[in-house]
Amino acid sequence: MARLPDPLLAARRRRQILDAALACFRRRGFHQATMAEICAEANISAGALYRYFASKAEIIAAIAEDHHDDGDLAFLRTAEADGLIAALSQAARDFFQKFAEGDGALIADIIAEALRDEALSASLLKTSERPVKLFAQAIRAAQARREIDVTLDPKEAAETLYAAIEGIGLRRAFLRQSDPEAAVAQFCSFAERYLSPRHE
Amino acid sequence: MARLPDPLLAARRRRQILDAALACFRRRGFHQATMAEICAEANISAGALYRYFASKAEIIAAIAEDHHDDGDLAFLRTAEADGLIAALSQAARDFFQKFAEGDGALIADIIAEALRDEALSASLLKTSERPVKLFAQAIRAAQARREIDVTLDPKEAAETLYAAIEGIGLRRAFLRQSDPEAAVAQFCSFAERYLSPRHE
Amino acid sequence: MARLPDPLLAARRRRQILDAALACFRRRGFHQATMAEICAEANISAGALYRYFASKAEIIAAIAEDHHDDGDLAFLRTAEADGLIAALSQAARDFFQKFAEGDGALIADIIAEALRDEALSASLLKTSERPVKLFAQAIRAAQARREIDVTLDPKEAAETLYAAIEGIGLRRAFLRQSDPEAAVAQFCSFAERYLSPRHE
Amino acid sequence: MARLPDPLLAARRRRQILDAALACFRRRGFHQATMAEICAEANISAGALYRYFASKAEIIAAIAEDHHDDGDLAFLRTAEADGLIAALSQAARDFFQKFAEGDGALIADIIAEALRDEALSASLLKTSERPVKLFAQAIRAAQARREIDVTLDPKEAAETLYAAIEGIGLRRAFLRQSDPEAAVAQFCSFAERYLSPRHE
DNA sequence: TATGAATGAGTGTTCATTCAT
DNA sequence: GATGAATGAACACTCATTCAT
Repeated sequence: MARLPDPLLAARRRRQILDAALACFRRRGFHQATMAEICAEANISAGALYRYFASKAEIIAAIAEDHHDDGDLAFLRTAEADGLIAALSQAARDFFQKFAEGDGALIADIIAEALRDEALSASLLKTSERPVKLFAQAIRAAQARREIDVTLDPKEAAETLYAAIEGIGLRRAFLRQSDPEAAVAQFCSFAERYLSPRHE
Repeated sequence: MARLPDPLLAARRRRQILDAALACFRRRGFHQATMAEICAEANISAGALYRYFASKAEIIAAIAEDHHDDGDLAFLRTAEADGLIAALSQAARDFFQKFAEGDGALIADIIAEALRDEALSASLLKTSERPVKLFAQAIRAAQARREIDVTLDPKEAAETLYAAIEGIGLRRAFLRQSDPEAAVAQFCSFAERYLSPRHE
Repeated sequence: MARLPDPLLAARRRRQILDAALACFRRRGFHQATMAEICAEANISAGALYRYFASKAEIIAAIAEDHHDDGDLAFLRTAEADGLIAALSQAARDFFQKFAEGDGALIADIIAEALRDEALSASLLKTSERPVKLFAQAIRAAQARREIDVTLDPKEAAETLYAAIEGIGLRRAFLRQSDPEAAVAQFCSFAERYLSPRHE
Repeated sequence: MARLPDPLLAARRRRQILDAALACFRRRGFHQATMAEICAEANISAGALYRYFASKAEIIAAIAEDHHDDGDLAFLRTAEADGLIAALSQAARDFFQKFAEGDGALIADIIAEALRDEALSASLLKTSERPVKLFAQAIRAAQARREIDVTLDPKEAAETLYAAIEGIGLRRAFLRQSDPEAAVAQFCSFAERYLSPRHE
């Protein structure tokens, strides 16, 4: 009696492995974490792991790609209802939360990996485009509402805001200042000044 | 027959090794570069290398610590003569130059390493304090000159500016936008808005 | 609910597996081919395969044993009708055909395996005795007909002819000379001289 | 005080490793023998072995290439002094000796490997050309002396003789008839008939 | 009967570090 | 001081075989 393969099993196993890998990568870094560690963390054998991922590099890529923000619609709705600053500050909060949970080193690892691996970089660019585009869209809307400086280039401003969030997050992680609210406050203070309409 | 250790030779050898290590680490990352590669790049034997550094970790720490900006006095003088923005933009230019030369991944590596290694972190904090302190000092002076917004907290503003430089640098490296002048322009646009006195 | 084992199904499955294994072994060799490859080639699951063969070694043995020539009666009839040389040349042709189809490496594998595995060797000896015996029988008949040299020892001559076919086949495969007719011509030229009656 | 690297050490180590590998390959075959076995047999660590050979494939290739007969001049001299048959029989004896020492399976392995690996095949062809060329040269000389059939094509005859030696060797190894003198006798009986001048 | 996910010992290979010379 | 051969534990990955379903 042929048994139908459980199509969910594969997805479950991949998640189980990725969760374990995430934990290991966070603790030890992509290239210091071993497959044996990941297997142990996932309570799975090496053979089983390789049924779901062809190589360590594939797991690294999957982890890196998983790491995109997807506030999406919520972000745009908040921007409309409560203003751009409020929406940005929420997006920043979500991001800083990750740092507080120990993701700082992982994010640095992902950047390093992407900078050295053209293929990974290309695939990450696609997923990381999204939040910047959302920022730009919200900026344009806020400019239409005269909420912020209309002379700002929306795309560049979006890039700058995104870079600032990442920069502040990494810097505070480096300084072992892990309170996300303090980071949000710093970011808001910056964003307000940066975005506010110029005098006369 | 006992030979007195020549302190100059030692310093020369260490430099030779660190230069080689820097090249290797840039290319391949701390944990992917091998000691054999470093030895080959430095034209030195493994045995000789270990006379000057006790372990790979020690070389990594030395490289990380080496990586501090030391514009120092020049920065303050420029700030006084040409204004804070001009001085910041020069500091940013120096920094972005490094990214253009392929230091992006190395900087990400250093951050990742520091975030995972308390001891390294502590020692790096000391050397990285300097530029932020200089920024803060220059900010205070500019406030006294009424050149910038006097309501800004100098320390926080310095941190924000520093984080923004790093964030913009990493982000542009990630986007493979390697023109340092474009990065400087983005930073200046940001800094002007961020620092400029608020309307009434 | 107990199901009687269907002996025909079993035979069919064994054949299906052996055909797949043969293809894999030809391509990759006994010890480089994997059970997974064989399963894929046979469109069968690993579990099912192990129902019909207890181990990889058993499959190897079965493949090796399968590889016997069975021209049998046809050979003797041809020898009587058209002469020994013609019959031998046909036998050689059949054999060389296999080489042309890529069996050379497999035959070398079988020899290597048999030389290292006493048990396999013993069982192969039984099946490989047959063609040599047929050769010897045909030689004796040809001697009775004064078609060939009567002073030849039939058994030794049969062995020599068999060894020559194998030697020529392997050698030509090694030289990547895959035309079977050229091999047959070489063999016939040899057989004629070897077998022909000596000048007084 | 720089130590000059011993240029002989490398050669000695390579020999030591190849000797060990030969023993292991003979016993177990190219793909069943493990690097750990070879290391143990050579009394050397894995790291040391990989200083001298880049991979297992490289060792296999080296072993295969080592396996050429180099009777060379001796063969031609014997052919001139004692006749072609005597020279061939000595060449065959040398070859059969190897089989008696357990090289049969190794030779089969080499053939199988060469048949599957184009690159190895190409390099082996070069070294295996030599004995066949020597055979052909001696055959031409013997034809000039009217010692053997002048109508034989020297190149083809040389190929046939070489193939026959290999065929007889493998066949007798397979039959577990390891007496080299019996093999030589079989080969001589064959060679005499094959080469002798035809009646009118 | 058949499936295919799972096992885990084993594979070829690497590399930080040591030490006899 | 300097060399580079050597170590051997560790690494990423494989594969014959098993067994719950």
